[in-house]
Amino acid sequence: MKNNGSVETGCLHCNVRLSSVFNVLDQEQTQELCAHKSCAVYKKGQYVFTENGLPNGLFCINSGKIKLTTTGYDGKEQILRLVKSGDILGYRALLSNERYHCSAVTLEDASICIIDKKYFFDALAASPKLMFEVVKKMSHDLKTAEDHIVSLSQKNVRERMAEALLFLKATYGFEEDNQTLNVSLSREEIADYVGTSTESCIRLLSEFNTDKLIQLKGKKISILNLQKLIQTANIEN
Amino acid sequence: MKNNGSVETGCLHCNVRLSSVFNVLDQEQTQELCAHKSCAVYKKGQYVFTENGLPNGLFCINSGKIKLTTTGYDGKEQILRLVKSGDILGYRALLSNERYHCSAVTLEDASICIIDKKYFFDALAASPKLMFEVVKKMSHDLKTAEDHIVSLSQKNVRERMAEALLFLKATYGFEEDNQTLNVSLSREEIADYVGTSTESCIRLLSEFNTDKLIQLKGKKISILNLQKLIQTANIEN
DNA sequence: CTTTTTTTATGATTTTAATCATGTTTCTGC
DNA sequence: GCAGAAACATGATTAAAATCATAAAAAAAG
Repeated sequence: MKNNGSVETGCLHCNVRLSSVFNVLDQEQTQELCAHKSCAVYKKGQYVFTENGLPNGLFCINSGKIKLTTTGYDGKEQILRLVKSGDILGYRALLSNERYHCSAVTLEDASICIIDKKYFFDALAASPKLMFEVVKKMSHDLKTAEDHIVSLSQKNVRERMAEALLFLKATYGFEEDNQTLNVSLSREEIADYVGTSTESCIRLLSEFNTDKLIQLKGKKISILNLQKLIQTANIEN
Repeated sequence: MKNNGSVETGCLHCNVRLSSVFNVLDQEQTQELCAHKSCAVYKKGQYVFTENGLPNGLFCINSGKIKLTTTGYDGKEQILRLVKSGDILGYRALLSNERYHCSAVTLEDASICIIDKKYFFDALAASPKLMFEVVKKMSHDLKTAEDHIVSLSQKNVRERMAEALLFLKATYGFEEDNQTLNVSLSREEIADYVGTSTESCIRLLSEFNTDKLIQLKGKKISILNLQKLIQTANIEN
């Protein structure tokens, strides 16, 4: 899959080097890497890469939110991960030299760099620190995935729905009002993360709304009663 | 959590260096590592490490099968991964410098080495090749976990049960008869992997048995009709 | 600024799988 | 070899959530 975004010369507002895994690089290493990256702007809903495509670089999110989804045999989508500004994207297939097993779609307009495969591997080999950062990222994603497995396996839809809202809060945080989730997902997308039907998702959100756990305004979800939401999610902390 | 196994001096039949991630090391590196490992024998059902424990080394399975499980809030177990001879164990928490988030329990008598944390990290820093091998292992486990998420999210219990049997085949293979799964799990353990109740697990296995997809003899499961099992699992290959 | 399409919403029905209940078989310790 | 415990088995009932159906609201397209 080719880079779908429109190229943005100069890459002035690229802040990848400041945040995320690349903060362990020194100035020289950073410049070397920057020399072999290109930045692009993606509109909401665009694919950054698609299932079965071959990776030819590492994506770094400058701005924007991205969902990693895979398609089940019957066409139903599953949201596997949610990615945000400062995160790296597409590292798994790249590192294990495989095809992408999921697609990356922007949830809003995004600015994304791609670092050339060869230079990224060189940088990894040259900097064990960088390698450890990437490993930590993967380790975190593995833990998150396994937590999700336990949740899907042992919790009912209501608990998972509450958990999903807490996950969105943990991932993207709140807007300035300190209670509205800083991400807009359709009910179907939320269902695709929770592992339920769209109808059940809508029903439960309405119910949480009625019970004053959350407040719904279109796609915007505000968390009104965090404590009760945690209780509903049945989380042990 | 301390090493629960009884120490086995000499570690004569240690074959870790031959298989798995360590095959990329040269003789000198292997010897350095071997000098800082200790081997132990575990009886069936023993814990190798437990949830919330602090890792102080990397486990390598010489022989035996191990399950990685975590406990849900209501005490229900979830089997997250299955580990076999030649595999490394406990790498995630070690690499990300965290506590174990799951426990490792032997499914049969096992012989396991532990490589001292410090020396393992030194070896990783010294050998990018080794690091890449570990990264590939983690990448594989992440992919497996995400496949499991899709399965739990989108498939019904019958499909997941068939899939689990195929997973067991892929992981542990067959016995000499070329059809009996080379691992013995209780119905409850299978249920803890599939994400269902023990009763449903028993019922479905009986049904597969009646339908001649499999043959049950105590804990031994033989796959009689692989093609139909694949169909039942609804797998797209 | 309408028309069409998509998304959200909610009720009714059906399906799935959990739970409850009970009995049998197999394993384990003495 | 026997007693007790654990694991396996199976039927009946209940609960959960999917599906089906329809409609309102919102968004997108013309």
